[in-house]
Amino acid sequence: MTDANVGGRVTIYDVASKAGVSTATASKALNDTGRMAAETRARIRRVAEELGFRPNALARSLTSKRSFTVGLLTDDTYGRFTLPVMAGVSEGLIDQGVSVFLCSVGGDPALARIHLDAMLDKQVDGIIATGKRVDRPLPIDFSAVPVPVVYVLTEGPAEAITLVPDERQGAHEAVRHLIQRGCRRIAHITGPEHFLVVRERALSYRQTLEAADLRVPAADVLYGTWSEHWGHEAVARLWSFDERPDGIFCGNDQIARGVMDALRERGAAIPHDVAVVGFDNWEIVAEETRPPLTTIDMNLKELGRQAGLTLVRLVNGEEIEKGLLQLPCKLVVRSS
Amino acid sequence: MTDANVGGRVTIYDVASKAGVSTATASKALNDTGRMAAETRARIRRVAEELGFRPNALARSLTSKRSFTVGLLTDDTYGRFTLPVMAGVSEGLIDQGVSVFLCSVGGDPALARIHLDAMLDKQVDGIIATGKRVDRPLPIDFSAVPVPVVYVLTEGPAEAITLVPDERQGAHEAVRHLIQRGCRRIAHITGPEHFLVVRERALSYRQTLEAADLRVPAADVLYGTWSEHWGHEAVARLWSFDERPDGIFCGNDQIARGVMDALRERGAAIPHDVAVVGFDNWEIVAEETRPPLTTIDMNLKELGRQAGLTLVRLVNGEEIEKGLLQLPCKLVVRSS
DNA sequence: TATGTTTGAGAAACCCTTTTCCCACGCATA
DNA sequence: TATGCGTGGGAAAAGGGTTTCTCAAACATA
Repeated sequence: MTDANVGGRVTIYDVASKAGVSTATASKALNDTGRMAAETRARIRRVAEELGFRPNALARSLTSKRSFTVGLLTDDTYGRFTLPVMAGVSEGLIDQGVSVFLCSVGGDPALARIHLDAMLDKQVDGIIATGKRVDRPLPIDFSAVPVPVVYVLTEGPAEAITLVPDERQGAHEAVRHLIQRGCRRIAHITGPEHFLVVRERALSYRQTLEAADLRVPAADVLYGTWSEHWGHEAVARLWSFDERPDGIFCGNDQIARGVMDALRERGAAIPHDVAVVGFDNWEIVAEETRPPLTTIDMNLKELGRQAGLTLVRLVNGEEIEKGLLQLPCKLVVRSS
Repeated sequence: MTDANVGGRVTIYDVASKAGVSTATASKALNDTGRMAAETRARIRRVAEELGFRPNALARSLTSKRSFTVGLLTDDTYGRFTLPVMAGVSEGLIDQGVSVFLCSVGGDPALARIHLDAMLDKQVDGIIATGKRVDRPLPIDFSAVPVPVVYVLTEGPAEAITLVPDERQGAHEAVRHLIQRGCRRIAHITGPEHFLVVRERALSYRQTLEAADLRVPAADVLYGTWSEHWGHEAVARLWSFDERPDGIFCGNDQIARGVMDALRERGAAIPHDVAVVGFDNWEIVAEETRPPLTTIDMNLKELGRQAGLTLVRLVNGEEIEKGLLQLPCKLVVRSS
């Protein structure tokens, strides 16, 4: 028993020496490469097992040029969007042994630079840039980054790979659901018009109504803020007209929450008198409304998973079509 | 110009050869160690700058036995608590060059094991274990982990270092605020009694009332669920008694939200007739209530920062007192 | 002039693993 | 017996740094 290594963790030297072979052979045995007697391979493996040997990923990365690590940068300090994306990335990559560095940089370019450099120094294999708006870039330029970058839910350069939810399809599902429930006068209360997603959803809303030969109501689209308060106010505005809607498609769940509270205060039964569909499937909001809110889920976790898988394919040198990839949203039917 | 290294990134060999010195000297120049002529040091630095040299952290870690990386494991899939903690950790450590691996393991022991092993293989310097309940451990045992572990907002072994918010102090602040506003009949509507934090907050609620010579109301503490719905229902129950409260301390912001909606429906003015204080300072809820909610902030970000700093001190071999460390909560006064 | 003392810088080992040769051996063939 | 070949396994280099130790040159002292 010549165990030179007393203090630290068990290395491949320990395995090799205990098995009476060289480190080269040990390495080959454990990685199932090279040629050797089946018995030798088995013996080395047994010894490694006994010793609880786990290869040092750092040393391994040094030669393999792959760290099995990716970085996730986000400017979404609140985490509403980032967390599901992160979970998806992590879940999609863990069985390839890939771990994820997460950092939130707010809107601070200097901080973003520092985090990015720290990750690159640690030889991340790739970067996922994610945010909260598809029409705003992160406060940092990735063009000189020496590893692949995938953009998720944020604006990337045209020649990059960017993954976003299919807003139009999502909005279409929402409105179609209302139509199928029998709604004939469907309003749309949404966020600020300068958000791209607002314009996309509004466009799809109109197109869907027209395709169903439904009149776009007089009030048309009500633009406001992403708040409950605005939902409230918008209902007040709609109720000031003669013709009231029997269905409301809301730009997000918070607005929907405000809308529903306002409807209840006015004595409108949901969904009997007015049906409501939200957007986001933010469960903490959607499940607490009375009644629980029917809404659109953007499948953020799936978006993250796809981003992760796409990134490793890029890392592996696969050729992947550049451009915008839109993943479908899903209607989640509750009781509203 | 003998630039052997064409393909990859610029290494210390490139710097050394361009500066006409050995790598040993280059390393010493860049790390401000060793002895050499000031002029030589300056020249090497200049060359490194010109070449855009950035040391490979992996190679460096291999010798230094420090990866400047920590792992953050959480079972809080929703991220309500984890995200602020994560942000704090990251913020507290970035200027030491430390990056953070994040992974969410839900309640799955096998998954937790896989993530933990992946991190250990990558030679993380330490682990932060975090969760959503201080009275539930993560689904994995850290006792055999060869690096320091700090527990945050989760149950760790008695001999470990655990950071949690000071629930009693937080509850005390909340109740004292109500008393100072002039409330004399203060109720407490909270979550399930089997949560430790519920019992702690309830205890502190009673103690604070007694210390102020206020009668604990007949209804005493109302235990329920962490939902708006329960807040609603609890108000209904309180209003069935003769003596109604003029102040309500809620176990979390969602309950407070339900309470406030119920109060408004009953025509009680907030805070004139009944003042309300929540717990969590979950801004997305607290800022949207009407009126905006006065609540207790658990300083989760600071908790994370402290956890990160504590962890690196442990990594540096500092001796730190074991046990439970309770960080103060802060009253956030809004209009309720 | 002979002997000590700094000083600046480099050679080489080391961290841990992978990978590319290369070699010795045993066996079959001529 | 000499040659050829497949086979099992090892030596050594590589990957990119850090660190210890050594050494030559320059300078100061006796």
